[in-house]
Amino acid sequence: MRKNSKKAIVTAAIALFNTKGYAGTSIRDIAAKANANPSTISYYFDNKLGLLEYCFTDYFERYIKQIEESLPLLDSGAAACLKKALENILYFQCSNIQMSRFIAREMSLDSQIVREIMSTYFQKEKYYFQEMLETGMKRGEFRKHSPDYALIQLKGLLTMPFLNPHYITEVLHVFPHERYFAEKYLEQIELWLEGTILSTTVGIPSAVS
Amino acid sequence: MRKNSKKAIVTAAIALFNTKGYAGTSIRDIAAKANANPSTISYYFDNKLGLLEYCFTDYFERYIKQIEESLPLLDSGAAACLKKALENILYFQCSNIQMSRFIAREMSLDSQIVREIMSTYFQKEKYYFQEMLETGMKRGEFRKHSPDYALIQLKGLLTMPFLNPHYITEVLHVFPHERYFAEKYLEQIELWLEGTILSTTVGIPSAVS
Amino acid sequence: MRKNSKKAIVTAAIALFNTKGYAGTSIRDIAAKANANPSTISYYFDNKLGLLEYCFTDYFERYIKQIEESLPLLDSGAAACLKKALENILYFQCSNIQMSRFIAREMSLDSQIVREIMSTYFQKEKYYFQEMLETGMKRGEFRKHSPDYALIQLKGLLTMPFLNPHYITEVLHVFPHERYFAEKYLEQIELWLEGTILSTTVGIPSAVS
Amino acid sequence: MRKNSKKAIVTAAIALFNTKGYAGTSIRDIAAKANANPSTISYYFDNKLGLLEYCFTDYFERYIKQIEESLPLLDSGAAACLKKALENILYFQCSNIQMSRFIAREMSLDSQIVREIMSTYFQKEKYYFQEMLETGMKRGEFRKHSPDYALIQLKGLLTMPFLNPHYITEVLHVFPHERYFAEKYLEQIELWLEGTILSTTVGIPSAVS
DNA sequence: CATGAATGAGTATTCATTCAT
DNA sequence: GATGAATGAATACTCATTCAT
Repeated sequence: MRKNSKKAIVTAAIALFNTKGYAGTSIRDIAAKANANPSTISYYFDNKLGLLEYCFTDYFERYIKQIEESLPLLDSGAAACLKKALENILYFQCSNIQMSRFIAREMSLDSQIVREIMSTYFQKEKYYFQEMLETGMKRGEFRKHSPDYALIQLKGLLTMPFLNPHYITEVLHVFPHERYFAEKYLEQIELWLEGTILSTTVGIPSAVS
Repeated sequence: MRKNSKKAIVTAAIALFNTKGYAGTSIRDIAAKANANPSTISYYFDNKLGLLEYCFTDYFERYIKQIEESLPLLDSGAAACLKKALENILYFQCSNIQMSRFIAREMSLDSQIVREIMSTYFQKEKYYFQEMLETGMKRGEFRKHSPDYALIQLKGLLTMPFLNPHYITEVLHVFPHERYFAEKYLEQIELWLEGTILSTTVGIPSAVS
Repeated sequence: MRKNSKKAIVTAAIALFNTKGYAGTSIRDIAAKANANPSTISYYFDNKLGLLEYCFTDYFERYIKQIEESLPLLDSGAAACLKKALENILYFQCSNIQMSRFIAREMSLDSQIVREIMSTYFQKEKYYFQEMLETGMKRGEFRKHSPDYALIQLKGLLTMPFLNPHYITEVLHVFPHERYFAEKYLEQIELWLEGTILSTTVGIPSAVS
Repeated sequence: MRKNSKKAIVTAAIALFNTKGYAGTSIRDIAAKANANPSTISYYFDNKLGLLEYCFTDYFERYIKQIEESLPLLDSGAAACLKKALENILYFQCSNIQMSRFIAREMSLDSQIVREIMSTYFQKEKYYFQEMLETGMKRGEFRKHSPDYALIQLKGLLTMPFLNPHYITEVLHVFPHERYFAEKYLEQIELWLEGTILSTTVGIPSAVS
C-alpha cells in the first residue's frame, strides 16, 4: 500500500460535490484535491458515476444503521423508538453534513441516475418508519393517521436544515454544522412529534406543521 | 411562420436548467429542445452565462415588480403592505415555478457566478423589505426585532416550498404548481407573520419559528 | 465554406484504415493527415464509428450502383448481364482499391459492428446476383446449380485479389492497383464463369475453381 | 490446483487477437479472459508486444519444424519432399487455425512491428523451399521456373483458406477447421503442384494459376 | 434573422506499464 | 509465482464559442 488514495479521493469528492454539484465537478478537480492521478479514480470506482454511487452507498449504509440501532426499543415503546431513530439520524446527518446537504440538493434534480441508486435505501427507511408508526397506532400510542403522510413530513423535517441552512440558522440561532445544533433542532422535532403524532397530548397543531 | 427562436430558447433553457441544473445542461441540449442551432444562442445571448443572466434578470425584474406594486400600500399600513408583497411574490413564484425552483437550488451551490448576477436584485429586495419592517416597527405595528433575521426567515418561508415540494405537498395536501397552493400557503405565512412580526398578538412563538 | 474538411477527412481515414486497420487508427491520426481538427470529425460524423459507417455506405452505395447499371441487360441475356456486373464491380474495386482491401480485411474480423453496417448492402447484392443466376438457369443459359454456392464463389473471386495481392501479383504479373490488372483478372473470372456457370461449354472444371 | 496463468494468457491472447485483431485487443481483455491479473502479462512477457512475439515465435518455431521434418526426404526426391512439407504445414495450420488466420490477416496490414518479428522465420522458410525447388530443378524433377514466383504462389495457396474461409467452404464443401478439410485441400495443392511445378506432366496451365 | 463550418480547450475514460509486496 | 496499487500518456468525445455567410 503506497498512498491510500481511495480514501483521499472520496473525501475530496464529497467536498466538491457538495460545493459545486455533481455535474459541476470534474474528475480532475477531485484528483487534484486528493493529490492523486485522475486515472486512480477509474481504477477504484470505474467512472465518475461509480464514485458517486460509492459515496451514496457508503453514506446510506451508515444512515440505515442509525435507524436499525433504535429498532430494539420498539418493544418498550413506539414513541421512544421513533424518537431515538430521529435523534440518531439527526446526529448522523450533522456529522456528515456535506453528504447530507449534497444528497438533499441532488434529490431535487430530476436525475434518474441518483434516484436509482437511492431507491433501495429509501424503501428500507420507509419500511422501518412504517413499522414504528403502525406499531404505535395499533398500541394507541400514536394518533390514527396516514403513515405515508407522516413519513414524508418526517423526511421533510430531517432534510430541511441542510437545504435551507440560513432559514434554520436565523430561527434557532445556531449553525447546522455546529454540534449544538442537533440538540436544539431535536427539541423542535419532538415538539412536532407531540403535536402531530403522539396521542397522549391532544396537542394544538403548531402553525407550520 | 416566424421562428422566434429567442423565446423558444429561453423556455427550453429554463426547463432544462430546472431539471438538470446549470452545469448539467449543455448549450446543445437547449438548442435541440428549442429546435434551434447552437450558434443562435450565442447570437442572442453571447454566452451560456449570458443566457443564464437573461433568464435571471427577466425573472427578477418581474419579481421585484411584485414587491414594488405593494409599496404604495406602505402609507396606509406596513402590515398590509408586507402581506400584499408576500402574496404577490408567492403568486409570482407559483406561476414561474421552474425558475423559482432552479434559483433556490442553484443558490445552495457555492457558485459565485450565480451570486454575482443576483446580488443587485437581492439588495433591492432587501431594501424594500427593510423599509417595510422598519416603518412598521417605527409605527408600532411590528414588534421590535432585528430586521435582518426577519428578512431571512421570510426568504426561507418563500423558498422552502420549491426546494422541499414533497414536504409541503403532504402537509398542505396540495401541490406547489397548483394555483390553489398559493392560497393555502399564504395562510401559513400570515399565521407566521402574526406570530412573529406583528405586535397585536403578543404571540406565543409557534412551534417551528 | 472554409476548407471542405469533410472530404479531406474521409480520404485520410480511408488511407489510414487501410494501412493500420480501424482499431489501429486514431482519430488524431486522421485529423492530422487531413489537416483538420480532431473535433471536426465528431462534427461531421459524430464518432469514429460514424466515420467508418460513412466510408462504408459511401462505398457500398456506389458498389451497388455498379450492379444495378448492368441489370437492364438481363432481358437480352443473363450471361451478358452477369459478365457486365462483374466487370463493373472489378473496375470499381480497382479504382477504390484502399476501401476494397480494407473492407475485405475487416470482414474477416468478427466485429458485429462492421457486419451490421454492411448487411443491408450484402442483401441487396445477393438479391441482384440471385436474380441473374436464377434467370439464367430458367432460360437454360446457365447450368442448374445452387445459386448460393455460386454467389459465394463469385464473392471469393472478387475479393481475393485485394486480400492476397502478392499471390495475384505473381500469378498474373500485374499489380491490383494498376489499371491493366482489371482486364487481365477479368479474363480469369470469365474463364471461371464459362467453366462453372455457363452451360454452353461443357467445360472441364479447372483445378482450383 | 496450480494456476498456470501463462498458458491461459497465451490461449486467451490468441483467441482475442484472432477475433478482434492485435490493435483491437487490450491487455485487460486478455487478462480478463484468462482469469488473470493484467500485470501477470507484463510479468511473463514484459509487454503486449512481448506477448505477441511469444505467440508468434511459439507458432513459427513449430511451423518451421513442419518443414524441417520433411527435409530428409530431399535426398530421395524433391517432389516427395515438397509434398510432405506442404502436407505438414497444412495440417499444422489447421490445428492452429486461430493463429494461422490472425497472422495471415495481420500480414496484410502495413505494421512493421509484425513484419520484424516474422522476418527471421520467413527467411528460414524461404531458404528451405528454395532448397527444395532448386534441387528439384537441378535434378530435372521440376520445370525450370523462377523459384521466387513459385514460393509466393505456394504461400498464397497456403494462406488463402484462412483469409477467405467462406470461399473455400463453398468450393470444397468443407470447413477449414474440420480435420477433413486438410485432406481435401491437399488434393488441390497437389493438382496445382503437378500443373505448375512438376515437369512430368507437360501441364496445360490450369485456369487460375 | 439565423445558421453551418470549424475549432481549442476541456472531460471522462482507456490503456499499457511500473513498482512494491 | 503472481498481484494490487498507482500512474502517465493517449484516446474518443463534448462543449462553448467563433466566424463567414
